[in-house]
Amino acid sequence: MSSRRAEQRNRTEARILTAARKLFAELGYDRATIRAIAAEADADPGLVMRYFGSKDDLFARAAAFGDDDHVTGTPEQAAEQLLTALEHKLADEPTEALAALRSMFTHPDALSEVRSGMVARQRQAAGHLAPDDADLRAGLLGAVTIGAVIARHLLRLDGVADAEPERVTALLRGAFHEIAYGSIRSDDA
Amino acid sequence: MSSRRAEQRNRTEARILTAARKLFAELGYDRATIRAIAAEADADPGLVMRYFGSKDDLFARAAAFGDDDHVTGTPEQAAEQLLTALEHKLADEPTEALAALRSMFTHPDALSEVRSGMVARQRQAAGHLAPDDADLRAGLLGAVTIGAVIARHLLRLDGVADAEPERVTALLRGAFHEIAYGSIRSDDA
DNA sequence: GTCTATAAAGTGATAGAC
DNA sequence: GTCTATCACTTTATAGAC
Repeated sequence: MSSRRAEQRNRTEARILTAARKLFAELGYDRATIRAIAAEADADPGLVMRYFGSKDDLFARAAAFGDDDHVTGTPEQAAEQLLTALEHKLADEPTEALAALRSMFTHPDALSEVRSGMVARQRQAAGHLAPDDADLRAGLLGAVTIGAVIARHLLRLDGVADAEPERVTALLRGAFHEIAYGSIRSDDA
Repeated sequence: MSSRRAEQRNRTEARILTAARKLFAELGYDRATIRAIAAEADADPGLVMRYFGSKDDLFARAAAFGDDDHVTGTPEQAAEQLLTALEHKLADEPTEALAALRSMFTHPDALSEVRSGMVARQRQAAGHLAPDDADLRAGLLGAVTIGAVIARHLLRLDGVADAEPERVTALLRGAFHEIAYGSIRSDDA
């Protein structure tokens, strides 16, 4: 199954894939050209097409929004689980997810990837939040999560970009619990 | 100063500008081509260049992150002010801002526009929040705000996209106050 | 298996006719 | 002032030599 040639092919194929992930995450779908990816991987542009078929196929394999653990238990517990999931996303730089995130506003496939991933989590989480406006609560928890990830990894906002992940989640803990099962207050500052 | 010809020119120039805003907001910088913008405005592609100089110049005039009112007073009051600012952003579709937002991950100029606008607000707001970790608090309030706007207008998340703006802010009220001046809790769900 | 050469299409920008 | 024609360039994708 693995002659010397096949081995070599697998190695360059893997090199191309990580180069693609890196450039898609840094530049987005349109600006990360096949030529640039090939150069980053020290490979020939023709090989990229031969191995992956098309740029879209390559992107599909390089970008992924990834799955989260399902949330369980009470709204209090669900809030904590979503909080630690966020902490992981802040701690490391998930290149596959960043590739999808950076491209989602300009590439339809990337948008589908992110959107479908988010609504799936949303639906699953909604069952473990306060029953009034559960879907909106779940959507807002997703919005806060993606906002924090964007602010840190893509926008690199002062303060957020370099803070310890635990400090961020410590500051957001109250907010998550409020959204998950807090009462709805119209204006009683 | 305004002959009939000059009037006509101003009118098509304005038509081109609103067409540019629309397409930049819908497609992003790269995919909104000058030809498509001209077609949308029922004008000639050459005119677009003649009136605005270059695509970059056109984008600079079409996309803007906009200014918010300065926040004032106590942290409680600041939280309320930021909340009503968010409510406005949810209520209408600010095409200029959406053009900048959609392009910020793939076009350097758009990123600068958004980033500089956000850090300016952040710095201004930080002075009116709880003094411990004020900059991080301000950054997170910005992250939550941009996350909500993205979820509603760009991602069109279920629940968030069609909810009444007041319901969204009512649900986020507790979260904003927690982030603005809540105590830092490490894990006492 | 790998790479060269090129095709086919689309882009921003420009020169010049009307 | 407006529009036609085109330049110069870049992109993905393909055909075929080595």
